[in-house]
Amino acid sequence: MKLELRRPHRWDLAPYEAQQIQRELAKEVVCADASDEIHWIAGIVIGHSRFDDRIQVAVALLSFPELLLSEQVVSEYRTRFPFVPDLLSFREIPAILQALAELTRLPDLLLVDGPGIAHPKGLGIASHLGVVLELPAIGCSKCNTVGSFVQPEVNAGSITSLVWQGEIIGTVYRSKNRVAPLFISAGHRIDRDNATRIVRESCQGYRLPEPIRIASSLLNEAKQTAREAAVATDP
DNA sequence: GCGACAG
DNA sequence: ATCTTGTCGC
Repeated sequence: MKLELRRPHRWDLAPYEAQQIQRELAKEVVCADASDEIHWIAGIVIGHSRFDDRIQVAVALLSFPELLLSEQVVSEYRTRFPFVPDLLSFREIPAILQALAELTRLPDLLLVDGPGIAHPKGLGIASHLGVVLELPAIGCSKCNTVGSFVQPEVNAGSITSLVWQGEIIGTVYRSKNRVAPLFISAGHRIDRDNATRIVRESCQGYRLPEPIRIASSLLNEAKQTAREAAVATDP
């Protein structure tokens, strides 16, 4: 499937160019619910390393609210953008676009393993992707990147607010009893309450919401087989 | 036994 | 940050 980008983009950016683009894109993030009907959610997980220019991406396309797996993609991309704090999304974006292009249908919502607006510059990977593709997006991270919060109660379903610079930028959500909470923030074209609700409705007794959980295991599987192949050729 | 998580 | 392995709690 051919992806429609909101405007022409190039990816051979220098970091100073990326900073400027980041400021522009951050202004375009919409944190209101577009009320689009959500039928297909793409869970997106990115595997990246500080010292490696290979970026792996796993995408799991699930129906919603049934949460049945429809399509899956794992792909690898050689990025040209260096590892710069706060600009990680510029390293990962082209890799994700390449992976998403392999889907046969366009998702209604991107559920990304990473921050949305809960990011030092207000443009985490989920927001960046959402704006570039003009699609609703949610950031759902396993750890906090920015802001302060009080721990939600230990029972599943408890939530508290993630606050930064006097603003509520996200939700800290206990998806399962006695496990570390998730950090949910709007990515694009969604508000905090709906982002939280959709993540909640996507959790099936595991810590991670199904689309991300499945994409994570796909990524792990792919890395495992890659390692086995490497060992076989170079014992 | 499975999932979370240490480090 | 990632991956492997072991341990713990449910």
